[in-house]
Amino acid sequence: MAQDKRQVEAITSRDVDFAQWYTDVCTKAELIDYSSIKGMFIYRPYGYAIWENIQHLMDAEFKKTGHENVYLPMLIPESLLQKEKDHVEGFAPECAWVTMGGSEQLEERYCIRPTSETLFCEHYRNVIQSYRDLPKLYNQWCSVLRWEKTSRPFLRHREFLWQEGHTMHATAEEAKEETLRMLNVYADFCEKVLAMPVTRGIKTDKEKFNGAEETYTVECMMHDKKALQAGTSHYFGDGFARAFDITFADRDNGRSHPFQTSWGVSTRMIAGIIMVHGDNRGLVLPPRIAPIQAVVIPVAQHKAGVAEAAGGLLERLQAAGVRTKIDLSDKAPGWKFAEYEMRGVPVRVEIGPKDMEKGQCCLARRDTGEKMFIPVEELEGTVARLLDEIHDNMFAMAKKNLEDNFFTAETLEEVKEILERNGGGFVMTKWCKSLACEMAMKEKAGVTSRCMPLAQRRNLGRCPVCGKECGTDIIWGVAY
RNA sequence: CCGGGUGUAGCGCAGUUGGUAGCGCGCAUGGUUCGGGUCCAUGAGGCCGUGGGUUCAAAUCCCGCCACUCGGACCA
Repeated sequence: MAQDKRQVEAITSRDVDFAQWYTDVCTKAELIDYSSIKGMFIYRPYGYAIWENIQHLMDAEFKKTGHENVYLPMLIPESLLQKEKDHVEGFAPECAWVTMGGSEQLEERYCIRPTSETLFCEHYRNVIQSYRDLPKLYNQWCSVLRWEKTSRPFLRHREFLWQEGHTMHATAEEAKEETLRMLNVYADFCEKVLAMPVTRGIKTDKEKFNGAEETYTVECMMHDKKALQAGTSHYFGDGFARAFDITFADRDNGRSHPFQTSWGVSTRMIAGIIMVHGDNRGLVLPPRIAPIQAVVIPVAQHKAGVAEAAGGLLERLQAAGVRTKIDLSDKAPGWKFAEYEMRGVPVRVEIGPKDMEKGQCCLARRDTGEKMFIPVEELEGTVARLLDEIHDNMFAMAKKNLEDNFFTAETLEEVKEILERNGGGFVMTKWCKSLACEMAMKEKAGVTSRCMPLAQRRNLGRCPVCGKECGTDIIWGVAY
């Protein structure tokens, strides 16, 4: 089709070259731009607006669960970073350092924060004296910096935006509860706001955060059958508290170390949105975070009354609380249709002279392409309903993709055969919990462990590598 | 970090045996058109990624660096 040909010229087809399609969507939908430094990206207004919407909605969830926002410095003295051994070992290779202040060499170099556990610990040491000071439920919205070797828009930046929650609790139980609570906040957010189905699970020792006792994750499946970790939640025990000498007086006036968590999501989530929902025409945005939920496009806009009628629809939708834009530029309507589809706008509203005669307007939904004509009086109600329907349908399609590419296997050969035949996906097996078998899986089947799902089957089976009888379910896949 | 590819106008590209740059789209202006990327006219826009070298002369040849990209390693 001629129409499709033109679109292929605009963005690479998703099915032809997924990686190129992804990059095309990021740049041509004007989400992001490159800067002159590798891995340092410019969030353009449309891309930043997505992050702002995520931020607003997620921040509200944090507040509901009792968290307060704070802001800590961006520089970490080397001596502070080094207080927790595992932690510094994990991050040292990708730290960037400030060594000069003005024209003076600094006595001690400062790390540009790759994450802020150490800074929070330093602060908590000062503000926690008594059990009455606990829990401390802090969150920070900021950017962090990691000197990555390779970078891709949203997926791997050297500097990226995120939130990091850091909490301190009087008991281990309470901290563990918090760890799971926030994991569930992330999981619900992914599903109910981003229409991205997730698998909740716990990371293996090999994959967990440096310094954590347990790392939990929400894993999503992208359209190319690769995994993306959408959020992470860590339980630290009292390891950092001991390393940083944080103590409090408990009820009996004894000294105790508090128990700690941290949890975060980043702009990487936007990569997930793009790769879960996007199609050959470009971006498809989940309605609840779409910067533009509906776009009004007049047809034959210079004919008498058309622009005014279109403006009327805009005002009505805006009054109804729908994030709506109108495009009165001189481009042809077909150009505008394609443009807003490429940008992933969930609902398009068209109105032209023929519609005006009939007192109707035309609605087109981005997820299915379906067009419908409705009486103008029903505009607000129909658009509101459509936005919900689109969300539900996007979730259902993503869920189908997850289910269609989710397998269980018992032997290594089976795992390999499935991955090869299906071209990726998640494969669940039993696992004996040995590092050797985990590494062997990477070497022989090319997959890493994504997580041990929280929903475990209650049966016994055999580790696909060593054959030992064991009960733990684990999911393997190729990750971004 | 290792290997392959690529850097020329905002984007996509051409540029021959070395002789100071061209096309399409887009952009600006005017007109025209409008139910799936309208059409016409006129015009603006280039430190040829960057730093060295060879040469009378470099977009073009050589070397370093930077960035993008595809593999791989790494990515708590």
